Amino acid sequence: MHSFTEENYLKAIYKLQEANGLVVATSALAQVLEVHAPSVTDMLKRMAGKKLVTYQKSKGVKLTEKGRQVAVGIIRNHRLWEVFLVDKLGYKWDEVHDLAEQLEHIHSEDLTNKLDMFLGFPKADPHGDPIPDANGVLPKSKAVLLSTLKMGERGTFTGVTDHTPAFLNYLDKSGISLGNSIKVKAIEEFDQTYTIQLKDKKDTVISYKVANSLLVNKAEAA
Amino acid sequence: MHSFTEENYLKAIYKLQEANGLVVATSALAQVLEVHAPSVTDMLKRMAGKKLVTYQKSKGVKLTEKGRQVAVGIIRNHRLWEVFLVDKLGYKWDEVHDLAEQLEHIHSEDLTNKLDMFLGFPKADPHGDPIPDANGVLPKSKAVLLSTLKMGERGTFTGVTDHTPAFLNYLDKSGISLGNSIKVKAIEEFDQTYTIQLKDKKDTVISYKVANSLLVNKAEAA
DNA sequence: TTAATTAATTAGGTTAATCTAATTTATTTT
DNA sequence: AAAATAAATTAGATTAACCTAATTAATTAA
Ligand SMILES: [Mn+2]
Ligand SMILES: [Mn+2]
Ligand SMILES: [Mn+2]
Ligand SMILES: [Mn+2]
Repeated sequence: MHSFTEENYLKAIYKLQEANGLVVATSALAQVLEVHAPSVTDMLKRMAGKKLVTYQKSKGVKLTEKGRQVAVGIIRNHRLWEVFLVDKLGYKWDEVHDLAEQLEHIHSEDLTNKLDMFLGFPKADPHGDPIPDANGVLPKSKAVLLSTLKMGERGTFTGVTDHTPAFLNYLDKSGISLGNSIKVKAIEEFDQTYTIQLKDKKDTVISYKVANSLLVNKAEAA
Repeated sequence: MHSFTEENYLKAIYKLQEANGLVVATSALAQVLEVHAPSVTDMLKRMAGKKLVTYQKSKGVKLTEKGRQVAVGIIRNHRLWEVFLVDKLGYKWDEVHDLAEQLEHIHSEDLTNKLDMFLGFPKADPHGDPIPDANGVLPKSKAVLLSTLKMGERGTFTGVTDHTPAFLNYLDKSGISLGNSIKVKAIEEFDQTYTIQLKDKKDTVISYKVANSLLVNKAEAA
């Protein structure tokens, strides 16, 4: 079995690889894991020894297939536990991340799969992030940022790229919830402020920063 | 927060104190924790420094009130998670202990309390062991071993002292389940074999070893 | 294309939790 | 009460995961 620390490194490498490209820099890992660079170098060497990553001195790191499997497994755990916390225990979507950071390290594929069944095989977590299946397959999402929509375009709000409680609370306060259909009514040229219409609600003005943190499934042009 | 290791030491000390007496020996801890004696000595010194235990060189160890609180909290977690696994995920009572050993270390009182509510505030875990309340209060049980009952006496089966899957499976196979009422029909003098009658079932013969691992709430004499 | 800057590694420690081998303390036996 | 046995501690190491300070490698700017 892998240590929690190794698992957190794998998850971080996976996410950085997804977000930025093929190889991940020591400094990027140091930043997201909140440790200092020499600790990362040290750990990467040990993980390379275990064939979890391919590491080339001063050239960055990549996951091996084995490493990817472990990383996706942890992400699966994390997201399923988040669904559990929200759907079954009544937590709000801005409260579950830190708990899921702990729960994701429970080692039992069988438990994960039973939990999955108990929850009704959810496809996404409370933040709209897709849940990998038992084989580690993640559905490729075709969601785009709301900030890429043009005047008059529509979409369905399906996820966030900013997972901070502050942002999630803001959305709650503004009545913007997963699944809402959204239409872009206006885009202020000066500062890219969006005026959006939520289904059955009056128009809402959101900043570019917000529009750039919301994922939508763009509606096909009618 | 305390490390998993510390928490396991505290739980082990608590259980040994309950079972055997006031002070706990280094060797006893080494045995149940499956480590060697010098590791225990070392750890006890560090835990004494944190005021979790009172430790006197070569005289054994006791929990402080602080240590007891932590220990009971972990036992509460453990037993609640076992209820979750059996009641909600469909695990059998002989399958849940090792998973609960992991889950008990999730650090969140709030989660524990929400789980407790979700489960309907159970009073006992799947093995009949009482669940401490949120204040760390454990109901004092008045259960006795079936092996202490005399001919003709009755009781209700409320717990086990042997938690091994082997024993739990044996009980399943023999149709002996928590809550069953049991009457002692005969006790063989030669080897203390018990013949018992389970409610609505035919007589069953169990060894002394088994009778000595079953807890019953003795029925008052009619 | 040399110099300056930034990123990464090496060198050398620390701490928690473990170990083995040697020694000391406590408990039993004779 | 001395000897034998058993339990516990000390001494000295090891490993994972981290650190700071110093050095080297890579990138960007002049
Ligand atoms: Mn999360
Ligand atoms: Mn999430
Ligand atoms: Mn258990
Ligand atoms: Mn139990």
